[in-house]
Amino acid sequence: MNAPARFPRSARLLSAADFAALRSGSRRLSGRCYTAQCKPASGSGARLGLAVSRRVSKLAVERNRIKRIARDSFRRHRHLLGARDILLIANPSAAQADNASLHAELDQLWQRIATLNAPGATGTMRG
RNA sequence: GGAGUCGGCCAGACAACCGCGGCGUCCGCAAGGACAUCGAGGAAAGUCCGGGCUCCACAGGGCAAGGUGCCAGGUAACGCCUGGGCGGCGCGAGCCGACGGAAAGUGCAACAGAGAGCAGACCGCCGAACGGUUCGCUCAUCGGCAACGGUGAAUGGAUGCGUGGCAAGGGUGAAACGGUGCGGCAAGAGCGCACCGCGAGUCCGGCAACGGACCGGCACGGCAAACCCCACCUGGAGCAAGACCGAAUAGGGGGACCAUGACGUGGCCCGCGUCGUCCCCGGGUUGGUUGCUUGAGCCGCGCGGUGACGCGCGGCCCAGAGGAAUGGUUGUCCACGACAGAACCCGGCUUAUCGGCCGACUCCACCU
Repeated sequence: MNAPARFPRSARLLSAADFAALRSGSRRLSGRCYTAQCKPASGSGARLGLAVSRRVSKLAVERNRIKRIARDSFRRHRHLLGARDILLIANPSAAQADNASLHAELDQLWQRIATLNAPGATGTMRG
């Protein structure tokens, strides 16, 4: 019935408020091309937001590519991630990496997020 | 076949699986789902011009400021395009050019150089003129027996030393007061002549830019991407324009001024419109819908025009997001894939770009 690898609108961070909420009290995981900020959320299933600034690449084509790879990888691994909001920030080195490298790094990143404490447990908030 | 010029076009292909956005139909109380279909570019880019659209007054007068700049067309408009003229480059097809006015006025030209604007003489050239120096001849006179010497006058030659003549040549410069040649002259010079150049003259051709012939005389240097003059153009802000709905509320408290006032109004003045206005304190807001894609639209045919383009008929619908879709992976093939991603919409310009296709034309070589 409901395909596991979809990427519907409900799986995205849509408002400025969503992004602001991740600014504080979130767990940060760094990779070479992407940095993830994530935080347990009340919804059903993970939600993704992307931040790819002009600092990463001056070319719009490159920024689009970085976001497309990230979205495609996210939808394939979304079933692993539980109810979380995740903000994925691209680093300048992402512009030099080819698609296969980006996919490989994201595969590892999702695994790391999935093995974090389950939402609602000890938690990552400090106060 | 080789080299080249101009114009037009394409921008890896196919398949499978998994996705995303719009519109339509259907299912579902809803969330959502199914099916069908469409889904980046020639530059989507730079934001350099021009317009549409929206609001300010359906944008008016003057000044200021800015833009354009051979002529005539095309166009909604343009700084674009087409045709023509002139100049330059190329054997040629063709290519390139901010290309109006320097007799309206003001100004500028560093360095070098003799001299830089109604200029100038450093080297140089000139013995025609005046003076000097020097050599010769003649005459006069003085001295001497004489050879000869002194002085003076006239005359012939030499000399650029002074007064002076010249601007051809050298040299400086981005530029030196038309160029080349012949004549001419003391040497020279538009001083004279021929050709070229030049001209605010006359006639002819052309809508015009301009061209041709005749005539004239050598005067009027260059720079207007210096100010400027002339002609034409330009109101401002931009889709975060603007409109609607919802939420939040309240038209809270205090003070000042009733006008030659404030705001609209972001160059200034006028004009026009609106209104009680301004200051302080306190409180509160950033969601949704629309604008948003049918348009100076694209394709085909016909007609008019050298052409840009215009007119007529027929057909087509060709992204519309909004934390921002238009993709990912794998496989096969080949010429192994460049620059690069719509954000209100068009017309241009400019810049980036692997490679390929088509058409017209030019030059060279070869064959018949």
